[in-house]
Amino acid sequence: MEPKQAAAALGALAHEHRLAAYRLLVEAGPEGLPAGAIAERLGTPSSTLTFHLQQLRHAGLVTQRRLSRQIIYAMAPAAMNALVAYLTENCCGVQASCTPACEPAASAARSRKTPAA
Amino acid sequence: MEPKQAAAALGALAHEHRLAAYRLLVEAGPEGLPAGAIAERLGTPSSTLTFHLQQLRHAGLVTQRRLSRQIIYAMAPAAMNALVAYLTENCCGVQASCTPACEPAASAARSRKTPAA
DNA sequence: TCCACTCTTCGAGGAATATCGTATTATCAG
DNA sequence: CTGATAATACGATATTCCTCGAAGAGTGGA
Repeated sequence: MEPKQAAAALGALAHEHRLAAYRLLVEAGPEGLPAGAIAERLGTPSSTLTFHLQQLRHAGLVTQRRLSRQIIYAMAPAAMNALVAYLTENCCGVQASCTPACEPAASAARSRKTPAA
Repeated sequence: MEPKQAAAALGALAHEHRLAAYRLLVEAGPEGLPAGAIAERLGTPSSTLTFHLQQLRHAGLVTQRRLSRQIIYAMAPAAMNALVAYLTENCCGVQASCTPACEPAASAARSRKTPAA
């Protein structure tokens, strides 16, 4: 992953609404969610939400597909994968303790909120 | 880590200059680098660089300390740790293949970009 | 065909970011 | 104290981003 691409992905996530939207899509899994459902849950006008979803899509973090009248958005695991890998490889010092973040993947699986950390 | 905080950290890194600066600090390790050295390597005017370093500092990603006339910036591993953990726990689907990013930590260690010594 | 529904595109405003020259503060050497 | 060095603070400007209402495009049912 190129730094430019990484910066774009980081920028796409660097907004509360977009981060929240992305998290909803993570929860939803591969099935994704229609744009309307996301807008409703976030409480934003649909045109505003579209703007944010496009940002995410442009960064390759989500995919979209049409299902009848709805447009379903879903996370693109590969992109997040690449981003986390980039941060782990390039932004964590060699001697820095950045690996522990990978262990609690199991606990993370159960609670979406994980206040444990 | 709160979503708000995560968004702030992501935003701080979501800029080519800042990402580059941060990577220099990662390379530099705990010793850090004086602001001037970073500015020179990035080719940005010092006032511009100060602006970016403040963004990083405000997000808690770097620390600063004075050494005689220079001000030394250094990465704050804990913050990056928390960010990667947040992404791993909240932004990687349960069934999504996000763990692989953690496994090849070994390969990452010897990748082209780590002048570990 | 006509209408209801879902979402995107467009356009405009206001807010926030980024850049950089200049001025100022802090430190050290002589 | 004075001058030189290193960095930050300030101010102005340009650019980009965010928001949202209104209008448009695609889909399916009657």
